[in-house]
Amino acid sequence: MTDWRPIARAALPADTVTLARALIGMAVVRDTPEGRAVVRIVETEAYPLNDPASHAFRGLTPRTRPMFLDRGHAYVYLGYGTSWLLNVSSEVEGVGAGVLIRAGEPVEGAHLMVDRRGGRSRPAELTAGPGRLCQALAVDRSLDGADLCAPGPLFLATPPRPVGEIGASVRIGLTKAVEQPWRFFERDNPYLSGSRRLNQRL
DNA sequence: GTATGGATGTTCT
DNA sequence: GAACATCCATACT
Repeated sequence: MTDWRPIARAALPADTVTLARALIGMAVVRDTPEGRAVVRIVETEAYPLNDPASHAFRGLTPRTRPMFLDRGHAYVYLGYGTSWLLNVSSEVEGVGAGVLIRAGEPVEGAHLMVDRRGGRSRPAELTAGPGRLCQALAVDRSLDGADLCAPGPLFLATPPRPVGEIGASVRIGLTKAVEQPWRFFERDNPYLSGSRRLNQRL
């Protein structure tokens, strides 16, 4: 059992694309009454300032308020009416931007994640994909706005082991700004979402 | 292995 | 009323 501790906010880069890259390899610690579940982040996407695909592009709304918090806060929203998606706010307070956590590698409490995923236990089905990851970690709207740099039900921690080579590709599932290479991933990690082709690029 | 289409509900126009 | 940072089952090669 690792003694997970929240990462210092000062240790998070105050730039969205840089943060998206820096989050690869970091741990997400999720505590519930059932126990602790931990994943190692293996895939992210940056939604920086002035990005037409960002929810914050058209300014602050009730939904996107957490994106305007100081870096290291959770922005959780419902995508396509079916899946929760977890983001980490980036930049300084007042600037709307964030990083989507797209996939993780189970590190601790894998049995909890299997249960929450309806018994599915194959790697590609457990935490590969932003909706699947949130389901596995029991992340929902109740965690919207949570501080990920402080003790609590959900927080970030430093990488549990050395981070491998990081690749980049275009972002997945977008209808706007589809050309920017703002998706980052740990190369050759079996817990990635996305096609083989995307994961081999660049 | 890849491709396609439906379910779904919240948000904003 | 349209859009949507997804998932899953099904159908195919």
